Amino acid sequence: MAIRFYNSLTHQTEEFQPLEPGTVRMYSCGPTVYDFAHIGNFRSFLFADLIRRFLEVMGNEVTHVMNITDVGHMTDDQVADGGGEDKMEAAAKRLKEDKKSGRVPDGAIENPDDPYQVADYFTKAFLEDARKLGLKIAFEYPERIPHATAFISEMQEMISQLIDNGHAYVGPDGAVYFSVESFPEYGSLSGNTLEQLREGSGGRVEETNQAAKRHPADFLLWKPDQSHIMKWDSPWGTGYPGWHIECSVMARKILGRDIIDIHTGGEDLIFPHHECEIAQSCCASGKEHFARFWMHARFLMVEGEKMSKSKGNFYTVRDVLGGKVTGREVHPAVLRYELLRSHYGSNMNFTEKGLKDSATAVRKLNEFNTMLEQKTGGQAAEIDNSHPVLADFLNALSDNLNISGALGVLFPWMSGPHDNPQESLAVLRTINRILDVAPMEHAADLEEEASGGDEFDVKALCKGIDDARASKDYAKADEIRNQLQAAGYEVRNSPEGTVATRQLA
RNA sequence: GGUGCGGUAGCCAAGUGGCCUAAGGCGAUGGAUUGCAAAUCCAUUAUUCGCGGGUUCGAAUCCCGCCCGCACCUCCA
Repeated sequence: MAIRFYNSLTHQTEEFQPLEPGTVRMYSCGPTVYDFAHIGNFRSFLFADLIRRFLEVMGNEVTHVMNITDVGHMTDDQVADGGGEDKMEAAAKRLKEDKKSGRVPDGAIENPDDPYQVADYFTKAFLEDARKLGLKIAFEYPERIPHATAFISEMQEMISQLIDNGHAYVGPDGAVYFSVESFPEYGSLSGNTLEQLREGSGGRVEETNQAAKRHPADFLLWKPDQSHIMKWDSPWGTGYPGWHIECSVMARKILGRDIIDIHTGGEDLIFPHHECEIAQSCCASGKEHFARFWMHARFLMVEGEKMSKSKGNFYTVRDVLGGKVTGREVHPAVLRYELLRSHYGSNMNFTEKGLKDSATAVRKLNEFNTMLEQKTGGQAAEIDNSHPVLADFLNALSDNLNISGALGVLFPWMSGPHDNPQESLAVLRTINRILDVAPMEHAADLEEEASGGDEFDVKALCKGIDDARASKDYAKADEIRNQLQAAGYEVRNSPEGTVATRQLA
């Protein structure tokens, strides 16, 4: 079955074929490293991970690149004078407070005033979160996860190129701007036209900032600014690059092509970020396309509301895993599944209930896996993607990553008969190359840690329940059971006696 | 105001002209099991697809109008 994806660029679902058969080049807009990434960021990153894993199971080699934005952009970089507070400075201030209050472990960061240390601190945190959640690309750092600050000279090359071929100019204020009027396609991704942008800018863009630009939508490529905390020498003065250019440059450089297959990001990036990337890349390369497929994940809501710090419903990955939502530790596989299980093209509503539902699903999948492993001794049959269950599962995903349809294949199959466990194990293993929740390979260490660091002897308590039951002392058995449950364990009977396992969420 | 996405059971959600008297999951209810629970298994759980028209032999699916939600147009995944 043909793979079909919704392409934001053409506003329709189209058949996907990589430019070079069997090899997919894909770029995803990654995190800024002035703070911890939140679950909304990760929904977008996991969406990219899903595409990648799916394409791999479908037989493609996928070269995936994701950037780390460590250039300390001004909060108001969008406007020409680059006003506002520097994000790196803001992060430094925050870190100093956190250091004082002990939230930052000793030695984790020496000098918060050094933007490179701030970036390094949050990059490490990002990679840690990403690995827990099974983002494949996080295991390919640093080769596939470049830092913007490592590509300043390449950015300058592209800026020069754009000036040379008439797509950019140095304004009266000394800054370099991209001329949107030089690129007729500008606006096609977001559905904007230059006229609408001109009108839409009324009242929102301050006149003083517009004076240097030829068109209100012209955007910054290089800003000479001696006062900026991170700055580099350039032909246009010491300063810093515009906030769109890094993606154009790193995608071309690391993927090695002017035209790549897929570019992903959150929906908010459609305009202006991706619109600007397209303009820069196409004008620099002279090619008709930058990415052939643009795919965007819709925003995540929390309990029906937009996630925001002021509403108090703002969660980082570590918040959720640490129990801020459910009141107890959450297994990373549960968060992965929760963020993955709804279609990327719709807003997803992140709820405590949803998270607990996901815990049940993940638990069932893991028990199913354990059962098959035991029955087969880990020996899986040889199968390929034409296996009927796999074919149905992959067909669903082929239809614009219809994850619900795919899960609608998985669950009934799972609870049906499994006369050939070796074959079933092979099916599950293939599906798990995509879902990565049963077992969740990258969380293995964490699991051991959790069961090893307990304050009491779970096995002895289970034995206590069995002994009490054997002597019909049910009050005692119930008491121990309650104790275990209160500590976050699920307690179950089995032919081998009572077993207690940690609740996943 | 402009642009885009969406509105299907208590909740999440698939399905885009007949195989739909609408998949799957969660939840709920009844039953089996259990010392009681939990887990597991079995059964039940939308005659109806935001609202109103229309096209058609036939519509959740196509067309027109309306209502509602979300997003972007400003830093944000």
